[in-house]
Amino acid sequence: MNPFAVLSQPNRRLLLDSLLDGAKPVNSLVELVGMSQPVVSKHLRILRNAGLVKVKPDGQRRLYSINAEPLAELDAWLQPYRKLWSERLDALERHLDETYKEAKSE
Amino acid sequence: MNPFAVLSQPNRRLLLDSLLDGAKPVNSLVELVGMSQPVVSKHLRILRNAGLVKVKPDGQRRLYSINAEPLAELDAWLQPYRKLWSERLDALERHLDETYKEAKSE
DNA sequence: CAGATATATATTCAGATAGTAATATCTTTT
DNA sequence: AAAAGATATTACTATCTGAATATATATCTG
Repeated sequence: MNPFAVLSQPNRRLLLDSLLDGAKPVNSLVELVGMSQPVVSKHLRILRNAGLVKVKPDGQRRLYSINAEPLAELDAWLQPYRKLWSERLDALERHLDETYKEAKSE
Repeated sequence: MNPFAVLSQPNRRLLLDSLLDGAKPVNSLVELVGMSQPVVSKHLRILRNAGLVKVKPDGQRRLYSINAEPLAELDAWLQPYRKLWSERLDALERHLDETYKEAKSE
């Protein structure tokens, strides 16, 4: 499952977001996101298969944490598109710049 | 349909990628990506609904081009995660730095 | 206007996905 | 070893998605 497909599920993004401030066991995540435990476990399984999270057993609990690497793939795909909106920003800047000069010379 | 869901379909990413070098009519896209015309039209429809492409009628043809704005949403979501891998890069840098210093002092 | 070309929509079908409920597994505690 | 707690898995159902084929709509050309 590609990173896009995995992250197309809002609940999975929510889970990943919930891990941004550090590793957490499943029951914490269940509380935080308000989904049933099996659902959380199932989504975590999918996130894990995609390499987006990693697990560390801690007694009878499992600590889940983010593994950011696959996000780099997503970031890379985005790269050529970024140019498009930075060009637009540049154009906007130039436009504002022109406008400013015009206003000034009046 | 959120941008992630739209882009989770590889063929749609392919279509969007095909537009990176400029606007194209549907039949060009059909040739380029090797899907049937109805399939291409359908995907384009989905991309359009998500605001990822825009259309300009040109005689009997329709010129499709990229509209990058929704990608900014995706980019924004990615933002807090970027820190994770830049931190790792920083750590790597520091490590290499240390190694270098050690090597130098021998 | 007829025929050709370009694109869009409708229908159908197969496969995938999310959620629920029930159950299994593993670990700790008593 | 039994009970309790934490997590994973399975079976089932409802819903959704994508591809393919057929058909419709629109535009151009002669």
